Amino acid sequence: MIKSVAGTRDILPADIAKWKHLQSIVDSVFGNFNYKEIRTPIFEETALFARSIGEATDIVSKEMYTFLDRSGESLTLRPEMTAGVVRAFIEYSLDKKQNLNKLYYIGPMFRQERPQAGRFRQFYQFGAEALGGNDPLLDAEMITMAYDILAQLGLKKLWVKINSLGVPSSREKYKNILRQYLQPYFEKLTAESKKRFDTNILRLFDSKEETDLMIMENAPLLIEYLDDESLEHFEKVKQALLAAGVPFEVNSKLVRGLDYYTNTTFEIVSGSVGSQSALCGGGRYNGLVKELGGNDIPGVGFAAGIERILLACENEKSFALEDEKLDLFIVSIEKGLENFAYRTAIQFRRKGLSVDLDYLSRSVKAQMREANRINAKYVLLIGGEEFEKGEIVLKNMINGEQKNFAKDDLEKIFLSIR
RNA sequence: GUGAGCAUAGCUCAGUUGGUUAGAGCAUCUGGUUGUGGCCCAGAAGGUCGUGGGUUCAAAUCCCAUUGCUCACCCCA
Repeated sequence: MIKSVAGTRDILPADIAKWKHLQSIVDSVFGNFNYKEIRTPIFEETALFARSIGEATDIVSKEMYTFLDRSGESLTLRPEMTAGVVRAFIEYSLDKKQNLNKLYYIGPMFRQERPQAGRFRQFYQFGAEALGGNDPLLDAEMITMAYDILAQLGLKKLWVKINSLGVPSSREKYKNILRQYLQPYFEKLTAESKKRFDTNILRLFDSKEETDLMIMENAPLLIEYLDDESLEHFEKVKQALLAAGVPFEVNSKLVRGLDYYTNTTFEIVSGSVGSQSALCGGGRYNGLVKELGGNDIPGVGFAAGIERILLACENEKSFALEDEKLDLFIVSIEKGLENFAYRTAIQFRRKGLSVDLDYLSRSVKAQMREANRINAKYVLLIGGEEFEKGEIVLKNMINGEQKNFAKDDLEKIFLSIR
C-alpha cells in the first residue's frame, strides 16, 4: 500500500470543518485589522531563502526541500512565507503604490525535519507582514492579531513572550561581551553548546542542560546592551500591548532562529501541546527588504502553525462545532422512480438546498437509516399509494411529523423545508 | 542527524507462564411482518496478528533483521 509521505498527512472530510472554522477566524481578524491576503508560489528560487533566512540557519542548511528542475535551476519548496512575500513586494514595487502594505497569508510550508507531535514536513501556516512602517504600534498589532485569533478559537493556556534583539550593531557588540563572559567556562559546556558558541551563541540561553543553565545564570543579558532607540521602541510596544489588553511577559532569553530579525521578537506558546509548544512566532525585520534588493524599507511580521493550534484546540476542547446537516434526503419506496427522484433532487439543489438520495438501490429502511446517519432535516418519500394518487410525503426528521403534497408542487415543499 | 517506545478487524484496544477454529466495544451491513430513521434486540461481514527469517512438537506471544509509526533531542510554526 502506498501511504502518504512521512511527515505529511491528509485532512479528511471529518476534519475539514475545524480547518474552515479556523480559516474564517483568520480571515475575519486580519480583515478587521485591514490586512489584505496575498498568495505567492509554493516554490521559489533557492537563493531567495538562502539570502533571507540565512545561510547558516538550520532551515537553510539542512531542512529545505531543494531540487533541480528540468532546466537545471535550483528551486526550493517554501519553508516559510516571509521571503516570498518580500520578494513579491519588491518585484511589484508595492511600496510605490502605497506607503504601508499590510498583508496576510495562509498556506502550506515545507521543511524536512524529523516529524513529531505538532511538527510536520508539510505544515500549514497563517501569518501577516506589515511592510513600510517602523511604528511600534505595528509590532504590537502583530502580537495582538495573533493573540486575538488564538483567543477566538477558545484557547486559554497561552503565554505571550516578547523580547528585543536591538539593531544588528548593538547585538554584535553584545555577542562579543557574551563570548568574553563564556570563555572561562567553555570547557564545562555541553558538546551541543560548544557548537552553539560558534554558530548561534544566543541560543545557549535556552539550553536544557543543567550545567549550561548554571553557567548562563549570571550571563549578561542582551537587553542591558540595547541602544536607546531600540529600548524606546521596545517600551512603546509594551505600552501598546497593555492598551490592547494583551497579557505578555518579557523574556530576555527569547531568541529566534531566523537571521533577519531586528528589535522586537515574540512568541506565543501553549501549555496544551507537546514539546513543540510555540504556536506562533515573529518579529521585526528592518534590514530584510534591502537585503533582498529592495529599498531600505522596514517590516514586521509573524507566522503561526495551524496543526499546532488545532492540536491545542483539540486538547483543550476549546470549541465545538455543530454537526453538519442535510436539508433533504429523497427516499424511493419502490424501483422505477429514479428519474423522478433525480429530477426532484436537482430542482431543489438548484434552489440552494442541500439534497441527497439513494444511489445503491437500498431498502426503504436502509434509506431511512442513511437519512438519519447524515443528519437529514427532512425526508421526501416517493412511491406507493400516495404517489399513485399524485402525492408525495414530506417527513420532518426532528419531530417525525409527515405531510402530503401534490407531487408537482415543489414550490410548497420548498417553502416548508426552508 | 541522534535516542527511546510501539506495530493484532475501518477505529480504540484485550489476548493470561508459547498450546485447539485470534476476541471485545464502536463503526458498517442485514433482519425484528407488505412502505419509515434514532433507542433496543438478533445476526452477518471484516484480520496471511507490519514484513522476512530463526528457535520450538507448537509462535500474535521468544530471538534477529527490516519497514513503518509515535515521542523526545536538535531546531522550529
